Amino acid sequence: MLDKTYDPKEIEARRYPEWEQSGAFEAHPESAKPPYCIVIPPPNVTGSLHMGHALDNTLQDILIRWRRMKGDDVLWQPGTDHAGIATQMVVVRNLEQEGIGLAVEGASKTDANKKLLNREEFLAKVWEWKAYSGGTITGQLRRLGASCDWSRERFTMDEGLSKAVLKVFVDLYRQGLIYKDNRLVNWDPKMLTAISDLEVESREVRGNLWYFRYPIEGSDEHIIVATTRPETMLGDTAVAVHPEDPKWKHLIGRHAILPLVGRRIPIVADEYSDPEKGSGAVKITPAHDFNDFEVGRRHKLEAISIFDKFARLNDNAPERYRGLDRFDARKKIVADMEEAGLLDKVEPHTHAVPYGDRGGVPVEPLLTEQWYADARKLAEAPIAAARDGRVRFVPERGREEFFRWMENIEPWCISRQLWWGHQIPAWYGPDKKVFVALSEGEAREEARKHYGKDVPLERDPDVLDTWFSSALWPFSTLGWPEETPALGKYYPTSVLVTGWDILFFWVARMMMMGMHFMTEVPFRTVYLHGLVTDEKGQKMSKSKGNVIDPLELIEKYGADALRFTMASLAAASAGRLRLTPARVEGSRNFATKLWNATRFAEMNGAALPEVFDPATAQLTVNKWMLGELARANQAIDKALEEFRVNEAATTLYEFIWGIVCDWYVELTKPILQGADGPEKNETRAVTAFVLRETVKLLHPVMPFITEELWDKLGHRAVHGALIGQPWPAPAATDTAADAEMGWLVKLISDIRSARAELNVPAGAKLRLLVVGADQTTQTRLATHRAAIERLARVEGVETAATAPKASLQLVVGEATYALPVGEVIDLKAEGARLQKEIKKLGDEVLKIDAKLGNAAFVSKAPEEVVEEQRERRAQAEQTRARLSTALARLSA
RNA sequence: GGGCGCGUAGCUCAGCGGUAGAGCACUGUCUUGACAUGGCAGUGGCCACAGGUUCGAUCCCUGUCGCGCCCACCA
Repeated sequence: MLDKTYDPKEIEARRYPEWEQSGAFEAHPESAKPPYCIVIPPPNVTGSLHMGHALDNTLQDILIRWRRMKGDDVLWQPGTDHAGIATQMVVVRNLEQEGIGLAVEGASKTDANKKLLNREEFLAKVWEWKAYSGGTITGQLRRLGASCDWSRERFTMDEGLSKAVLKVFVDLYRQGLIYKDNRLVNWDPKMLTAISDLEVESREVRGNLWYFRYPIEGSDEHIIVATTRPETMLGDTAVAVHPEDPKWKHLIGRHAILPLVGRRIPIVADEYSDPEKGSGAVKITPAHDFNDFEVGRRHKLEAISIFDKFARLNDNAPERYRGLDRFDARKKIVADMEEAGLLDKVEPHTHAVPYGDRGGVPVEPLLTEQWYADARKLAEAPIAAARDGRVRFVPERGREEFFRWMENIEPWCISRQLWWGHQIPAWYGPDKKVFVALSEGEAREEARKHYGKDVPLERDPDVLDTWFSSALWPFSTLGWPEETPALGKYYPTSVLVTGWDILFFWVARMMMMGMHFMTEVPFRTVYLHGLVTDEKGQKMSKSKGNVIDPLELIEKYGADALRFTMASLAAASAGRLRLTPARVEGSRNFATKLWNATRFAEMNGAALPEVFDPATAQLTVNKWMLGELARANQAIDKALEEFRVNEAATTLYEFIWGIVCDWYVELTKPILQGADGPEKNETRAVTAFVLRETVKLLHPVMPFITEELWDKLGHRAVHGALIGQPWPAPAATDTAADAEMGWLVKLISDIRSARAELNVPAGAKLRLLVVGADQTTQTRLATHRAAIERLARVEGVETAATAPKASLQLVVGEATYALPVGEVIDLKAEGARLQKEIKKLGDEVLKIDAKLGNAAFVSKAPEEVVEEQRERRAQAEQTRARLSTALARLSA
């Protein structure tokens, strides 16, 4: 017999390896079955599972397991990402604790004895770290139950994928879609690398607006500029004013003398300058501000870079500021300007400051040479594909977001001044001529042709943006550039499941690369889900201390409970998904409930005969139950087809708990615990059948407990593991059985309510007298007598001409039911209860009358709506009349 | 500054033209031979606010307020 409670820990530990080793997760590209493929959003190889992963991978696994049972040849392609900047950061931090640093050029050495690693040494350390922690996240995905085909696991820096990266880079370069350019980039002075626009996040910062006076050459006049960044003034090469600004237009064409520097800078007219902002005149620092750069370009201004890569002032700054950090320089410059009497005023000012999302310090626009991908060109095909529906977004507004980004895209800076990542396949000759090739050998070959002799080449030290390799993920993992069977079969993949947060970072770029290299979308559907937050809707973060560890929840409640919670949370439309541990506990209780229903079935000899056709069931309760199963089955299929995973979860919950446990099990107890015979046999078989099918329907969401129950129910010996079972096909429903059971459920519920309301002791068994029942009802009462007696706690069901005086009365359909209570209850209370019921019905009649009395309603509303109102009115009126009779009887 | 989403029971959320729902919490009650991680019965809602469309609006439209997210040139 089953234990009293379900113990997830032991079962999960046992079931997962069994599945994996049996090959149940493996794809079969050679099979004739239709393909269904999801590529996993590759987690950081050295990361660990957080709530976002738990949600994302639960949703994927639900779809995967469902389609596998549906008979598709399923591939859930797993793997991990080298996560360049993130991993490098972690390893650097680890090394720092050991007193080891990186040999970075120009860094101020804080400790002379500090050991410094060169590139090669550092990379060895990263690989060491990967070897040490690389299995963590994949192990945790296994604990979650993710049925990935691990035999095909890939890593963005493994040999095959690196090859794909090289080829893509070289091809795009040769097609002119990758190029080098010298322009302003977002520079992270902490990570010491360029980053892309997307890696910059704006933060509201309270700062100041400083108003500086710049003397006008050859006059006593000053022009006042306002700035939030005083330190950049050292790089100013102009002041811009609006051409129509009455305040300043007279100065256009004159020059100002840049204080502290002494440089003569022009005052130019440019519409960029907004007379309403600041002083109306704006200082122009082309080397350190994106807008100023544009202004500078228009007016052919010099761009004077005053920062080094650490954002310290360089040799272009006056001597006394050199080497100062930008924020120290800010203070000093403000002080110096004030001393010089050139500080007009200071206003507190809140504004958005761009921060590097990894380094966490403000980024510095810096003029450097970087590699760029022509995103505008690459975005054309994806935009077209999204427009004509070759790729679909769920929810649909994802498409609009996608367009908004893709249509306004800027060149994508793909080079990073890091060591961990795919090193750019570009080599430079002595004259800096660049040779881009798949290998150093090929580069050398080209160089020889170019120079007419062998020359020493130097490889570009930069690596590619992590998202460059992730962009290839849907085809690189399938073997591209080789034309493998897997690539042929699974590309385009079926659906991509991911969060809104990486729509641009990742989804958009996979679309670009997929369209360009495969000429087909990488996935037919993009299913976007929200962010898991704490119960207050706050993003989980270590610094806030509100992180809930999914592994702790798995430990405490089981993986199935966490999965079920994730599934119910995942409304396709949602923005943020608030997680409360209480909800996970509820899911655990749900698992226990199913476990115990099965335990009950087991104790009562529920078993499937060798041959059993549910369509031959005779008993109303069984026919109804099978209909409910069919309805649940259909609803789950429909919900999953439309990516309404939460609806599938809700359906399962209501079906299993609300129908099977609350009603079917209770209603059939008299049969199962009664005399042997065909009725008992049928009910045992139907119970076993329903549980068997239920376990299948629940399996995608709760794989562990269902596999265990499948085994315990004895199906395993006959059919094998549940994971490989075919998905149930819904059977027909029986409307007559549904109507009869609807009546029964209402009768029992009404009796229970009335009893509870009048405080009839729960243990008191009353007689049930039926007045005015028609033939159908008489038959039904006879059929379900045992169930009624048990569930409504009555003793004997008898027909009577009139209700006895001291009784509790209720009306269901055409009949009145009286439960003689004698001294047990207060008749006044019963009178009040009846009056309340009568008033409720009266109110309803009035409401309906108002509607039906409205000529516009009767003439304009659809016929069936009007008819329905008439029926409801008749029903209410009839019940009210019967209750009035009952009330009269009571007080007679 | 622009765009988008969300305001439904004490809390977390479903529902989205025609009888307002769930889970948790709360109240009463029950150790009924599956389950107290449970059963049964309840309490609780001007469906944010104001207009409009409609025979009819929680649902569609417009505006207001509040919350959140994304994007945007750090004057």
